[in-house]
Amino acid sequence: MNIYDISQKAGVSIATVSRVLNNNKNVSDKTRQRVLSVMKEEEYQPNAFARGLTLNTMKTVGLLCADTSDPYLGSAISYLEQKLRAHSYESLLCCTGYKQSQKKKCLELLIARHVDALVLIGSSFIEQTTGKNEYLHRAAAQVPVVILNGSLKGANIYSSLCDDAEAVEYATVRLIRSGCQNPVFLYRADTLSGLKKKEGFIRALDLSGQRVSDDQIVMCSGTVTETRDCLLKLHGHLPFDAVLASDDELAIGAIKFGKKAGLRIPDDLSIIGYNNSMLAKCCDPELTSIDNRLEYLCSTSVSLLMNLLNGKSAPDKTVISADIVIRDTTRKTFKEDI
Amino acid sequence: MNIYDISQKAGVSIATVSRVLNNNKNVSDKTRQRVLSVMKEEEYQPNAFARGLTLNTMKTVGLLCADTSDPYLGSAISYLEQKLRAHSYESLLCCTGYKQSQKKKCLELLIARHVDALVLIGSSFIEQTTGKNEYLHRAAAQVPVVILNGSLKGANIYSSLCDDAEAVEYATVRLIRSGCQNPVFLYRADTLSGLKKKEGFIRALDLSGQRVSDDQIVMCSGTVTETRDCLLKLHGHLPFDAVLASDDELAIGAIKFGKKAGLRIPDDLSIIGYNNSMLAKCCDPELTSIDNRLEYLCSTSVSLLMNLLNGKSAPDKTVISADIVIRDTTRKTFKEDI
DNA sequence: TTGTAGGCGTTATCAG
DNA sequence: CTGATAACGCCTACAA
Repeated sequence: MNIYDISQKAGVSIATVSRVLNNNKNVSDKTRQRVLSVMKEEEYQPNAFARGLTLNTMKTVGLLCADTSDPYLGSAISYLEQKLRAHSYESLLCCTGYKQSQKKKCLELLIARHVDALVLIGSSFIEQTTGKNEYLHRAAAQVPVVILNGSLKGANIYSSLCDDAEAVEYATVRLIRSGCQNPVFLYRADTLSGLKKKEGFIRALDLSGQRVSDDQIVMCSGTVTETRDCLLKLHGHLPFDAVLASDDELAIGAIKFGKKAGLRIPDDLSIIGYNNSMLAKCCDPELTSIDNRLEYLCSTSVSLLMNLLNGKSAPDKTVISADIVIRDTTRKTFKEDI
Repeated sequence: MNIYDISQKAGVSIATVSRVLNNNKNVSDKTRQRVLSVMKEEEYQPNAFARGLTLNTMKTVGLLCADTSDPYLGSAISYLEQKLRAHSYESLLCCTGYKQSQKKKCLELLIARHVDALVLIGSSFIEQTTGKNEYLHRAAAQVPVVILNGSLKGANIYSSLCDDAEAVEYATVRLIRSGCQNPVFLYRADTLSGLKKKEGFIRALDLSGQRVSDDQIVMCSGTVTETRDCLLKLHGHLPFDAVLASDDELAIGAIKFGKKAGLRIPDDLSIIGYNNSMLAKCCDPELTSIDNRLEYLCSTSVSLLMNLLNGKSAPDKTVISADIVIRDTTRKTFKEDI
């Protein structure tokens, strides 16, 4: 069933059918109704490919993330997809994993499919080695690239992210003010956001006049149990009384460590997570966590994208500040309150 | 840059270019090399829309799930997308939420986009009221529909799922054998899988000669905290010593309840969750959970789909049995062991 | 307000 | 082995 069939049954030309299809005003009400009724009757569906061919767009955006089984990324995907669909854009998803080669391949795949734009979720897409981001610039030469929770400078690349450094700095200062003497920063990898968070941590210690030792910066990319064991080992030679983790899963590893080590949380050990994911409410005690306002970030990114796709301009970079949700892994009292 | 341009620069016809593109053997090695080199030089990318138009497929499958922020559904999406991509199919994602109207709309959207097949994840897509599944049958009239973790009979509809009833029956028997006298079944809604699980629970009680009272079947669809409070209220008038929950989040609500009520887990209260999601390892004590082998289910569904798309046949329904992962919310000793 | 005709970039069917 | 040429279904000047 195509516009020819419809035009025949309605006794008009295909141009008229097309006009009705596209809500063109130059059609008399009478014929419009006639055409419309035939369409209904025949359950006509315009062919998306043919339309894409001439318009050179199928109203589709490519969504890239490392892995939707990560609750944080999964939430982002869910928000983005729904908001995009509300603007009648659909989402082509790629779960790339963390290997550079796969990320590259997926990007090319989506470009070859003529998506209207790309949204990359997570700073894992941005390499720290200069030159390694060339693939992103090449993609941006074709379609607008929006990076969520990461940032990269370049033509046609737009970043919206949360100020991770500031957030961690604030949270660390809070830990110190609540009486923690030896905080430790726990993170997975030297991604952009990992580095930013680390920077915030170091800044906070600097501010309070402490020197940061290398031992206080712990890299551990593993499961909850592995994280726990990693901290157990560390605690042997470097006792610490607070952990600031770069995501909630790591923070839960820290909770498990505290219990295993016989520490009271938060009295002997304070813990702060990052992302305020649903995990924060599943552990015990419930986790104080930095909330980087994911839904807001997604909304922002989508409206930004809609501007771009409608030919308007948009800021290269949008930075928002985080929130912190206090639960039961941090002390409520502060030194100066006592 | 299109095949005309390429054909000119290579001094051949577009037909030859097309042949090279499609690995047709009827091209001399010499010309093939020439064309290939021009393509490389010009960084030629075939237009996916044009190709879709003639072939009437863009090698795309529609993935429908209620919400990827649910870790279970997020994992399923991740597995499916990657496995499909390995077969060079891409995934158009729709997060439909739980409203029937939205589910319908998304389905139509994807059909209109000429996806090659549809994969529905979760039994939430199957309505219990007869006639309400008409929309699925209509979709199946166009493209194969694969249901993951749900089942529906119909032409061109294929289901692969875990035997939830059996799994719950087994787990409940286990609870009873370990000494639990008053188990309670906790679930979210009368979806297909909800009902199956309930059925398994009732069967287990029947087997052990107990009569099931309505109070033992608790419906609660809310957050962890809401679930906790719901159980607190129930415990007032119906003391129970075991909870079998239809997902891990509910089970964690039960853990929170146990702690609030001052019950020892698992001595006073045994708890079993469902899905064996990452949540099971984040709570404390860690959750015994039924594992419905999600990854295996996803693999099965994808290979099944590949069969269908290659014109081969496939079984209407594949049922696998679940596993149970014992952690710390259930007793290790059994009545007969003592 | 309506219709005609050309074009979008492929694939596929014929001849040669 | 290669090349014309007709689809595929829609959009859009341009004409009427």
